[in-house]
Amino acid sequence: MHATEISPLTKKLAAFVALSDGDLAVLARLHQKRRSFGAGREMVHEGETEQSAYILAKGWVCSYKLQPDGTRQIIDFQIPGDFLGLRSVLLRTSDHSFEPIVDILAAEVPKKDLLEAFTNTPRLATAILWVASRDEAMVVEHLVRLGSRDASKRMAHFLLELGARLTLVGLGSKSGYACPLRQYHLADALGLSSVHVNRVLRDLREAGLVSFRDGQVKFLDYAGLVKLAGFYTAYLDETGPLLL
Amino acid sequence: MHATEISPLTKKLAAFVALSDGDLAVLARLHQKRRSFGAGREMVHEGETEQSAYILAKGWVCSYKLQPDGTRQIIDFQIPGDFLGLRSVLLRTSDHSFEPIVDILAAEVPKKDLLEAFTNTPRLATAILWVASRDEAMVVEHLVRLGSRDASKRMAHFLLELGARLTLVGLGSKSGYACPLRQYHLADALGLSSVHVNRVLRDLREAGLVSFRDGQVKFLDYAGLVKLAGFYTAYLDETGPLLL
DNA sequence: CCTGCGTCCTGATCTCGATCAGTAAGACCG
DNA sequence: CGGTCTTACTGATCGAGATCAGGACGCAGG
Repeated sequence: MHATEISPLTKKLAAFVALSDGDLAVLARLHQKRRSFGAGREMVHEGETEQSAYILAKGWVCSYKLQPDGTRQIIDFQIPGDFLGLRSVLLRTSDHSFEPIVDILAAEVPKKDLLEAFTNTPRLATAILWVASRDEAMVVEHLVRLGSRDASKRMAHFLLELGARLTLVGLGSKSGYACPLRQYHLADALGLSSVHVNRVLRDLREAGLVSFRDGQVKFLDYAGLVKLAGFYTAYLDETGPLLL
Repeated sequence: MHATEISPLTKKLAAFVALSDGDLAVLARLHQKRRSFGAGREMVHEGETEQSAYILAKGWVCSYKLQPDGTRQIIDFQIPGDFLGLRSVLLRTSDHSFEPIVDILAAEVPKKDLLEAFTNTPRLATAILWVASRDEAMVVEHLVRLGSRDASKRMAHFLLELGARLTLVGLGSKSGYACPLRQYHLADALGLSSVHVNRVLRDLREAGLVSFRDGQVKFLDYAGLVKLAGFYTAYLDETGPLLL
């Protein structure tokens, strides 16, 4: 990536906070150490202590927890512009594992650099903390999805949330987005069997709401889908920053 | 409460971090403004921006989100020693509502005091951030509960987690604890109907594992319950602090 | 005293989604 | 080229848990 190209993270932050030239410079510096990981290889194992966080530049990752009985629950997906292991660096704890869904490209951010950035550019620091807080809000919403919505609402809500997130970094729109997930990813995330995921997707497609095919999510009736899902974006686009 | 009495929060922090006299003094000061709230009255409404956080001293609170269709999903319960609205103060956002389950007593912590404490006693600040991080880990675990465990495992796991949390502040033990929750609280938290909650509780009681009656949770076979639930405490007792 | 309400509890029925079983179509590989 | 793997898809059956309906009990207020 050239210095002139805008990183997804920068794009995301800029949507909510006015960043100074200094902030932008620091942000660019955090993106320097590029690393790639192959699809399927576990990156951080649950319980490990990491000394680096990553900013995802390209590709998708999922974070999950394995159960004693072998089933896995996907907690969240990370898309370009998202942090990986931010909390585990700041707080020396990691309570779930990460796995790249496709080959990914990420910027490694050593603990030291991150802490430096925090002290030198407090405005950037709050912006990053705000991002972390937004991630937590998404986890809470995911919890609500699992606890009190049926299969098709879960699916609809989830696909809409992903769309909103991708749109923020320029990878999606109200008409759809490219999506490397398999049906079993959806199953593990939404607490359904992949058989049922398949049926729900067919139902939604036949109802003319959304199609999930060949790595493409296409919104056929955005408004209808929003209504079915009860999708309110308040938890995603809390306006602006904050001060610490 | 007298200055000599140890607050639940102090007890909790002390279990993980060695606090200096200075830390303890600041912590005591944060506990000064006492306020009480009646059971059932909503404290913070979803979407509101609050200028104060609270440290719960006595009683139980639940945080929840309401769905368009009227059902509510309980995100978490707060017990003595827990923060209320910590994130909403630090980040000017609140994405769920709070409701006292019984009459409660809480210490109001104005934003200003909290920020002061953060700058003056960094060690205490990290301890508090660590507490926030632990709360988030519990939300994630709750998500896993909802996504990939059946009703009785959910219940067993939940009752065990509550027990572990209460034990940390001296309100519980491996033999049980006082619990003001109603069966419908369990239902709203675990994504079950209260009818089914009732049945599951009966089953667990008749299996000689745990009883939930008259405001008392009694562990009849702790080891057996742990085994049934697949209850691992790693996410609760990450050792020690951290540095920021 | 009765009345009404909230909570606990139980039985009967129905339904959503899991599980089992199997087909079909690529992709990769020797 | 045939084999093996992964993924998508469909039908049949089964079961966990929702829903409906109603009863028992304690408690507050008239």
